[in-house]
Amino acid sequence: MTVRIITWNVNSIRARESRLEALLRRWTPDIVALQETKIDDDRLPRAAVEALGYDLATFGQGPYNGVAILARTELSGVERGFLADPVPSEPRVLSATAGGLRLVNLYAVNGKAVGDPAYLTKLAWFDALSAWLRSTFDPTEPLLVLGDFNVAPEDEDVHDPETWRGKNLASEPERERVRDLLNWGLVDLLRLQADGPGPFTWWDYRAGAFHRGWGLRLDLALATPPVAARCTAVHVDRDERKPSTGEGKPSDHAPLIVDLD
DNA sequence: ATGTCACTTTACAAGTGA
Repeated sequence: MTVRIITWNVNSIRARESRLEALLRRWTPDIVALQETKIDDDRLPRAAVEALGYDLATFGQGPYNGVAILARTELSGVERGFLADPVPSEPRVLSATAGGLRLVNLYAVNGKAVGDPAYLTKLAWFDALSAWLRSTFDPTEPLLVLGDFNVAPEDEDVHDPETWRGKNLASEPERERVRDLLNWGLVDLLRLQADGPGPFTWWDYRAGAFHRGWGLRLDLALATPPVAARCTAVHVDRDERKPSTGEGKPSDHAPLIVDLD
């Protein structure tokens, strides 16, 4: 039996309602982690999701950020936020258990630009996330940490490493923060299945970046070894980034699909 | 690097965040 999990930064769940429904029909996932829902919990189109057969946990407030988890089985142990979050007013982390699997769904601080105050917040946010994970979980137990990390972990995760060298989303201090999570005991599931360069999961809306192949791999599924051992396939649904694929405009992120045996 | 998108507001354009 396969458990299929998708992570996708939707860039507004309202703007992506039709495409989200099509994605659920296309891949029939068991669990979906969404980021940048950009809506209060009580305004989210809950009935449409439930009508497709999913339980729903949400953590959103205001026009920015926001995360949600969908599951075909009942969600339990829902936890909003994390210990000592340096930006606790921003809903970025939602944890829940589905089918016996503990998930941490995250939308990392973007950072804007190296040197911007937001960049220092980003580094502090990752440090607090790491400390919380280390104090809460044991890497010998099943755990999946997935979402939009807003970091391309290696040069092979960037279309043009020289252009991106030292820039926000690819700078060394950010990459150190991701490596810190891997050093703790998490495994990058896509890299179990595919060598680089690529695939990418995000292309800027501007400058025709998608058409020109100017992408980054910012969306990751990291798992402890007991989960990694069950991973049989990882896909990027690159077609979902195309304007022609569905109704309405695409998100700037493509979904990442993970299969566990 | 920047050919965009989505959100909001003492709103019908402009600022913000990505």
